[in-house]
Amino acid sequence: MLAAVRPDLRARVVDAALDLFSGQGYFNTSVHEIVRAAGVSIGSIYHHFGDKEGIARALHAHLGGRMAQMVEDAVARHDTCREQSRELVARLFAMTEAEPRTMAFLFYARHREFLPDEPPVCSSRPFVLLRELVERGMARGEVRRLDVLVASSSLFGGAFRMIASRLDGIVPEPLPVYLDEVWGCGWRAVAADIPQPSRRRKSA
Amino acid sequence: MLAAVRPDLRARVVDAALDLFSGQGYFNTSVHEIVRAAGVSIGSIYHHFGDKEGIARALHAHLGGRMAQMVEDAVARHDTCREQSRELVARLFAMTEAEPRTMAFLFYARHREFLPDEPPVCSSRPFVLLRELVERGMARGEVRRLDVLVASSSLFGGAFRMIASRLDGIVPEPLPVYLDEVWGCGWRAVAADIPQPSRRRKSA
DNA sequence: GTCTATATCATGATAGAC
DNA sequence: GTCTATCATGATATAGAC
Repeated sequence: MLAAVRPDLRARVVDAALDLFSGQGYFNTSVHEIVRAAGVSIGSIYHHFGDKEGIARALHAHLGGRMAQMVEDAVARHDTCREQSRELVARLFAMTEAEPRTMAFLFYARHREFLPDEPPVCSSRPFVLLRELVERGMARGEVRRLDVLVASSSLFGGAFRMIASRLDGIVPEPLPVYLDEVWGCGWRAVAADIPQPSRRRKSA
Repeated sequence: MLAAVRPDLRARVVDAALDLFSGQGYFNTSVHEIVRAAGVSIGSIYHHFGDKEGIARALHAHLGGRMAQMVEDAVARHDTCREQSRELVARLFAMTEAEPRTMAFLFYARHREFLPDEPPVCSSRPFVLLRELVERGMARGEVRRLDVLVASSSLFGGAFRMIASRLDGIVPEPLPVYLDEVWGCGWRAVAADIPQPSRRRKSA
């Protein structure tokens, strides 16, 4: 019974691929390395995935789906743009610590180089959700009237840079330590009503 | 005289490499393609650069040097963090329009995957200059007391995201159109003294 | 469905003439 | 220093037994 069906085979391959791709890059990883890491035969891989790109496609779809789900959950949990954006940054930070490989693959890899048919990252579902979140915030009057791209870039750009820096080993502490400061900065950037912490009055 | 010295040979190779690497990625570009695009022989390339990585190293050093120079110029031209950061974003935006290939290669490529010995981008000279700029701003009292990484990420993160989005074709207008809004958001995020455009007084 | 063994071929790199 | 012709490696992908 050596040739029995292994229902977890696809999962094992995809998981090994995530490890290798996020660690050393797609092009520096050979299919034979994935074979070794996943403990399956190369024949099975090509049977299930068709070609090397197919592995990356399956991985990309899997992680992209999870990320979109996470964003939707976070948004659905609150009513205001302020709370939604904070929850989102908190989850992204937590996810970076819990699954750095996942975040590295999603945020960091140049998918266009090995998945030419995939739309650019910024057109993907999670990014669209971010822009919609910001648009609703503007409609509610929470967020200043700005170009939507500018507003979403400004609200989340700092957090994204912190994630990238953390993955690069530049940031010493776990990201949640910086949550208040980072989200606070992003929110001040776009909020219509600015919190006034320690502002000394100058004239009026 | 066919074997004469061609002083521009290195430049032609590096320029062709920039085109190809930023267009389709380092790993999707063969040395033979560079040969064709640059109009030189493969022998000359290996004579001058040693190996394929050598081409990328030369390109990286060249563009990194130019970028560092540009940052230093922009900073030297002003005294306050406010002006320095605005000038910097303005130049980065202009550079993105004038030389998108350069910006794509510097900001966007995963150098670690093909230049394993190069330090991470965020440790490179230009990024260090950004952090120093922010630190001086804090010392002068222009910038709120924040973690330096958080502050520089928040001040420039929005601009970086706009550059990435523009290179991805998401942003319709040339970046300088958005300069005021983008820099304004970044500055509000970290400024100690917040400009109060249309804030209706609530209580005191 | 899973496996081993093999085919094919493009790539990075070299040799050596001029 | 520049070139052409060639090599050698290792990658993706396939064939076919079980």
